[in-house]
Amino acid sequence: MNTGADSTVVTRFAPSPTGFLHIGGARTALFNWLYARRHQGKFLLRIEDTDRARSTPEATEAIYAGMRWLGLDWDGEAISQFARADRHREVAEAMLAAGTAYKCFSTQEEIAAFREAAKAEGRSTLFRSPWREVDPASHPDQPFVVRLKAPQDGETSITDEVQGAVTWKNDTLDDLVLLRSDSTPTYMLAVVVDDHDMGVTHVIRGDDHLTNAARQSVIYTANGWDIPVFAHIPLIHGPDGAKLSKRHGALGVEAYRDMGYPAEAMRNYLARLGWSHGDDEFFTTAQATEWFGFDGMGKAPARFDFDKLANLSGQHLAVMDPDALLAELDAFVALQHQTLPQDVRRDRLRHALPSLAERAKTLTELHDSAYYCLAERPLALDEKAVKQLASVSRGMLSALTDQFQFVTWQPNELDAFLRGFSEENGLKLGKVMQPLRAALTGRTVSPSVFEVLITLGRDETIARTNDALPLTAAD
RNA sequence: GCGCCCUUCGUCUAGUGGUCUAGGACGCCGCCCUUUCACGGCGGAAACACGGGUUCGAGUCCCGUAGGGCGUACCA
Repeated sequence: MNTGADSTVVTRFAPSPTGFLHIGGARTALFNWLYARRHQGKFLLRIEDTDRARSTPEATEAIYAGMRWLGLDWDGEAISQFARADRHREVAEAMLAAGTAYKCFSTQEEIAAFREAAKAEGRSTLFRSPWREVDPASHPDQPFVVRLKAPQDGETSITDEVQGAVTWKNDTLDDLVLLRSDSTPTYMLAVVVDDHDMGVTHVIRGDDHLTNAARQSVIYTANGWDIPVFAHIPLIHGPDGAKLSKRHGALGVEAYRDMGYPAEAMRNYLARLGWSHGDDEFFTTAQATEWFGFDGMGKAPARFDFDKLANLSGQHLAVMDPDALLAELDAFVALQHQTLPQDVRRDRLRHALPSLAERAKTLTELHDSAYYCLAERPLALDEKAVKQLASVSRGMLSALTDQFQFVTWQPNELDAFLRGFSEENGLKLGKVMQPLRAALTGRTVSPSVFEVLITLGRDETIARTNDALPLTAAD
């Protein structure tokens, strides 16, 4: 176990900018980030934009935005893979010169025919180029592709921090293409060169890349480079167990932001998906940073569960510092192009926030429940609140309103007063409290009525109960 | 087809041969608290995919089967 700083750790997140930052990508980024921060290393960001047809600047921006929202700060500038194409070609040339790669003149039609024949005969469909051992002197003047000259005998194995030692027979791996016929580098070449050049020490990515790791390790070896530590983490599946699709969880992280899940809760939930630290369920990012390691990583894919996310979100809201929470709420309403009022209503909100936060699961719920703090008179009452008021007599509410003039505006005094008032009127406490709640908050659900009373103050309380008078049953 | 990976309550997971009549969390059900909802407290139903080994002893090790996933591209 490392004690002090371990500046040798370098991780990276390398998304392709072909859409938003989806939840699986976000989790991969989080693990890379946690590992780097854990070891006081570097966390780099590389945009894999070599697929020009599918890559868009908007998607790149969406990835930046998603990462920023999640608080996953990367070190240095994000690197464009496409911009490094010359370097990739340079490495391919060097491999050609070193004999670890070769020019293949087979056309795509020939390759397709080869595969079909292989399939028909029940042989392996891995393409075996006839150009592998051809002397360059007898190369034709035709378009070609540069292929890796991968070993055909023996085996290739990688040691993966999550998956353990995994071995492939070399005859199950093919001579992958390094440079396309238009001389653009393929993903396989580009990742290896970039990871090497960027000094990446730990490649943490989805386990859909496990086979790629074997093929890529051959490229590292061919160039005499050190193979990084691999950690292939299981993917996230949708609630139905199937691969994440647009139907369920494959939303962009901004969708979760818009639903009102705080980033801290999102990090907690995402980290807990496929990774564990004993029985700890609820933890801060600081704790996750302290604890994160591959030993706690599971190997099976995990399903996305909104209920659990919501629960964690509620827990985080409940313990958040009120001022931080208020800032969080400011940012949240800004997403809807709104702003929180800056007058007395903000003070009311600030006052009510702790008890509001205790019962909200998301910022959406929190904002909604703060209606009575933020609204201006007259309140828009919801259906249930209207019903509540209709069930009591106007005389009762009127008398209550009158007596509010003389009560000392303190929780204990108000409590005693309201209990006494109920008794005097031969009413059950709830029969007084609920209509009062409805008049003051416009809802049938809110924090303690006594607290609402304090939050609102005497004048506002009286004004609101007066507003509600017409809704009560006429005597 | 071939290769690789995976498999504990509905879900997320703890578990590294004996302390497992399998623990926690979410969700669900019941009770309590209570002016509402929530929070909280207490209790409950709920799992080692299957079959063979190895061992005095297996959720834990090995083999197989089934199911799922990924790869097998001049996509990333």
